[in-house]
Amino acid sequence: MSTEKPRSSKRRAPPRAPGRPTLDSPDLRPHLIDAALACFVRDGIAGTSLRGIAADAGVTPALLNYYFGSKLALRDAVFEERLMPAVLTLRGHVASAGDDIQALVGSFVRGVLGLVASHPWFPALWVREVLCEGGALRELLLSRIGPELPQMLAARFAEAQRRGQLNANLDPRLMVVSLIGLTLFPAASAPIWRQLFQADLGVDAMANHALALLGHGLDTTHES
Amino acid sequence: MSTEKPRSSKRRAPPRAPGRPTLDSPDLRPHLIDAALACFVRDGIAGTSLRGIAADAGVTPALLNYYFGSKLALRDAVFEERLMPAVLTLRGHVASAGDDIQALVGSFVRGVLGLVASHPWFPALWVREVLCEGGALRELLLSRIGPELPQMLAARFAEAQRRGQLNANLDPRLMVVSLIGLTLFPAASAPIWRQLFQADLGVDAMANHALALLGHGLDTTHES
DNA sequence: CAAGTAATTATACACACGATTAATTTATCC
DNA sequence: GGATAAATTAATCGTGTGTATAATTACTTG
Repeated sequence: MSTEKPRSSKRRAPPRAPGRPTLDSPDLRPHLIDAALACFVRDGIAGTSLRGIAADAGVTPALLNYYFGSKLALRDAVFEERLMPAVLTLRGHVASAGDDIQALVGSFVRGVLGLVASHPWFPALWVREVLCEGGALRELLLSRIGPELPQMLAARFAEAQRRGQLNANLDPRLMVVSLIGLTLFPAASAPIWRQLFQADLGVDAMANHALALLGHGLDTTHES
Repeated sequence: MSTEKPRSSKRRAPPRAPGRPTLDSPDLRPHLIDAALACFVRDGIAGTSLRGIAADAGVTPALLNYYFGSKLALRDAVFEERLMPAVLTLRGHVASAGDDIQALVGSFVRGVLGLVASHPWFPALWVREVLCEGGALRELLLSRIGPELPQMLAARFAEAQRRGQLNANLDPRLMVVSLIGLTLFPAASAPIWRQLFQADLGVDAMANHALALLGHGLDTTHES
């Protein structure tokens, strides 16, 4: 849409002359990726222009094409070098949880909300580019950790149910959905509730609430 | 992004000559709004061009400006005449629920999933244009039903908690978030799980699962 | 039946976008 | 120290976008 403001947050730096920089200048690549990530999070990948990233990074758009070749390749670099490391630490955190179903759930809940605490940009990017249909990162993410982590969780829930350690009215696959719906979704929608309730429902409160709800539901008979 | 295909799903209709149509032709306005809604759902509001809507509707883009004046006004019309009626029926459904907290929760869960069943486009549009930061419908929706429905729910949960009818470890406001995270969110993410689990987790299964989880959590001691 | 209004297409404008190429400056190598 | 490669900006191209205006046809009213 032509009605979106290009909000240039950077102060007008004195425009640089062309030519290779001197040796003391640092490697621009991570700086460019960080600028791209910030823009992607703020405006979405489709809504971000190379000109906007370049302005935020203090370079010209042509430099982005010099480093990455195309906008698509820049997106891939951001995915590989920023998003994947974040989700891989979550996978490691969950994979090292014990056999007990309560431990597994607790590990997932705290793992997700720890990820959110250390990478505050994650929920918004995940919603826009993975959850949204046609999101620019859905296929990439699903093809990388998609088939692995969720099915491992669903399998563990199904096994616990077979052993009589899990409420038989639950669907093991929907348990995976519920875990995300009680952790990543609240984190992603936090701005809405902050505006609606005029209060900041923190990450720790989310974890406690989710664990209480997963523990015994609305029931009052098992309070700690 | 310029790499998106404009996927013209309509068959090439014989191009019409200019001029006012004859009397037997029906009112185009609802047809235009439906075409716009379909495009907004498929590609997002920012990602939809007036040319795309016009092509799907079998008219020229100038006609859209004749009927609505601008893309922004068209968005408002779609919101007012398609989205609002849907959420208003949900509000009515929930408002007529009894005092019992279980009845309230059941009414909300079935209300949301009934809304999803009758308006399958709702979850995707809600994610993209309300949940996403900068979404084109967030402010509109929050200013219309925002302050009313969620705070009424949170107040009812807080009151039930005061009467000892609700697990004291839960946060009444996060209960509202959890309800949406267990209903609208699973519906919105259904395409992901369909692809991941190679199975269609239907709306009824979602309702049963959510009610079971809300009832007693993972616990096995209270099975029906 | 003439004048005016309503509904539609055709054309065009100014702008933003992604990408390409040329120019320019610095570093590196023989 | 001259040639070549690397890293940067400047300028440009083709395309898609929202919107405005003009042209065209049909209905309505006197």
